[in-house]
Amino acid sequence: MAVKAKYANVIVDISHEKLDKTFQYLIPAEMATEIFPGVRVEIPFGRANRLIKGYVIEATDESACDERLLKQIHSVSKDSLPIESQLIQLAWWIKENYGSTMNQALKTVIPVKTKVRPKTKKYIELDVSDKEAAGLLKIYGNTKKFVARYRLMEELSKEKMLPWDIVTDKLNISDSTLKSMEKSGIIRISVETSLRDTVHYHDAKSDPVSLNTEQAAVVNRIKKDMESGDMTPHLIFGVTGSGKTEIYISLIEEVISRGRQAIVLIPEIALTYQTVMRFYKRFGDRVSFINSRLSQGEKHDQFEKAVNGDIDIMIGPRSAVFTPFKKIGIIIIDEEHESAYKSDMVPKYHARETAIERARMTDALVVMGSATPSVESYYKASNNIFRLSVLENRATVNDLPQVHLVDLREELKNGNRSIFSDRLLNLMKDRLEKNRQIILFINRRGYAGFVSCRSCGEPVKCIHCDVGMTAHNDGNLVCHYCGYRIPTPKACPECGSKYIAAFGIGTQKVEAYVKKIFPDSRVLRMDTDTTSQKGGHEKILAAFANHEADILIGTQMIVKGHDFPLVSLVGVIAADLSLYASDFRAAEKTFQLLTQAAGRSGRGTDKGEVVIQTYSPDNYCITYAANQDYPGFYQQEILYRKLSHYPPLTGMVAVIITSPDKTCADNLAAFIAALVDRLAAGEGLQVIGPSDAGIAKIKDIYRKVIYLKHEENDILVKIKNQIEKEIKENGSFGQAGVQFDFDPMNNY
DNA sequence: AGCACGCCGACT
DNA sequence: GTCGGCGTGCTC
Repeated sequence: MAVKAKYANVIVDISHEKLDKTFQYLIPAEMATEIFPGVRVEIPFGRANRLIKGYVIEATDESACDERLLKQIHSVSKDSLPIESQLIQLAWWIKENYGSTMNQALKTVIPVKTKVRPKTKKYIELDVSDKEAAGLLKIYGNTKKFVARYRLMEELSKEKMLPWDIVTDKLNISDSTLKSMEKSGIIRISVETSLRDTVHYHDAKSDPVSLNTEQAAVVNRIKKDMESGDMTPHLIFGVTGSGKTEIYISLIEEVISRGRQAIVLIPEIALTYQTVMRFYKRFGDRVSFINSRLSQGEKHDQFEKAVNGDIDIMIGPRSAVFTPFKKIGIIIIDEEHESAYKSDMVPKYHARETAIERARMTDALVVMGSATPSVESYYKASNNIFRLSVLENRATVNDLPQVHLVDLREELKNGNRSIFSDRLLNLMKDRLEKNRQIILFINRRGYAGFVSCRSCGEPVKCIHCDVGMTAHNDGNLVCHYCGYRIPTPKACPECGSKYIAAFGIGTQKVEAYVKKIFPDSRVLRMDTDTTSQKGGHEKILAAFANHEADILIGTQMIVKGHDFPLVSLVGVIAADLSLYASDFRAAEKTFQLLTQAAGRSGRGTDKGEVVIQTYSPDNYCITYAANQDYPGFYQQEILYRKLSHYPPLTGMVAVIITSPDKTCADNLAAFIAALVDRLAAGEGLQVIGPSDAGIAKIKDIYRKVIYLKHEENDILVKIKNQIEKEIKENGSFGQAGVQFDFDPMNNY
């Protein structure tokens, strides 16, 4: 990081919109090693060169303007690391590792201030007797010279003390006027250190959490690590219902008792009323929540509470990782594997990695939890980069549900062409008779355009990339990683069957089917149609929880984090729809979804059952999901990643080229491809593409993509910097732009 | 935010 | 002509 650079871009430490930009300064040679993003400096500013404080945003060799205009940095402030400094440093790290401009990174990390609220409030009051004031008012009124003073005196005679901002803004009195009046002793400007609101905090209400032996062991282990100063990130692998939340709360209590703060990251979809209340009951007003529906201003207000020390715990989705606590002790990441932790906007940061970096900066601990850890994290845990704790038992009475695997090819052979297997139908009938609830889960993740054989279940895969190919409407199948293209086959390449097609099952179709077979059942359907209105999700889930329906039909969103005690049957309509999506994470995502879906069954007193219908019952990810065997799945999956050179064993970055003009996009893609080829010589770099993105045109913007893979992620970061640099120097690609996505979670 | 610049009214 | 109030614009 300490690269010797000539110039420093500095953001001035004045909370005013007009100054919300960077100023460039020369770095004196003797300071060169001390200047890096986040450092607080004193700089000469303005015509009078008065010394003010600012933060270095970036050290660079590019001069923004004529060098003769630049001034030198006066000195480096060595005072304790303020929170701004920390966040700027984090923004720089994000910019560097995920690819974005420093501005984009800063905007991501520090939410814009909507109102400029001065930290201390200034007031103006009369410094002369009422009689003198009346005299002055008369004098001012007699001449056109004192218009501003007259305005002020008039107001001051009515109200003896006025807030500074109202006087300057609304009364339009300039500061030079106020200053000269103060000098001649007519008014006094007082700085009131803001009267802290007299908030009375609720004390923690519920009893301390009670932990079972398994939970207590994990808590003790982590506490021991904390005490010995070992801040290696910790992964808790615990089956659904094993009680991870109690562990989190217990650890947070410990951290808070040491005077430090806690951030809890939870996927938005799992941030339900129940979850919120568990934390609220324990920590009362010391805990605060954010969600993505909050406006920038509201979020800023929440963050302000954190800065002021009004709260100790912040709970929220990925952006909560930027909560400006002064001394973070722990960052908890629940459902660590969730793809929602990866931002889909530039900078495409991953909250998990960002949390680890932030924790490293402040000597805090990261604790992650999941029933189906991401392959990345489990890989790290297996290689001692993370610590691993395992929770093997459900904290509640029940055992894991019994899972039945149904081979849909057999059903087809036996003449059952419906979407329900005999087994699922029988179990549904049984549950309806017993007045229990049923969830039908349709796995549609990334199914679009996926082509497979209904006889043998084999998908059509790219011969170069070993991922499923996608149907385009020109009648071809295309691989989204390399652009390889073949005409859609008429018969299955594996078994010759002509039952080969792109297909998908919609929620409506399933609903109609259920209604036909069980006309008396009450059915709720959850998809984009039924949840589009605000709060639609919650309404449907609440209705189902109230037993207002017997059957809930839906996609991903119904399988995450909800407890329905009366559900003792989960049916997965077609488990493999997501399996061969053109995505190297397809197996991982499918395993996670199936495991989560299965985990919904039997959370009450009844023993749960799960029916997984599939065309590929031999696929490892489906068999391991049916056995609820994550370690087994992981062993297979990591082998595949190793052989095919995919993350986490190989660093991977998607370079996305966008342009409203197709030729510009093509030119830029070709330019980058040539550049990368040159850089790749002897570097062990794998280049795939350029090819058209899966959706080659969105809103009239053409998109092309190049994938780069290298064992060392740092090399990819360097190549990213090189690409950015050379594009800037070349500068002849019109409106074409480039984005980077490291360890992409989505297809392009 | 806070400073200097420069316009314009008022007074010598 | 000079002094000084007061709005404006700029700050690497």
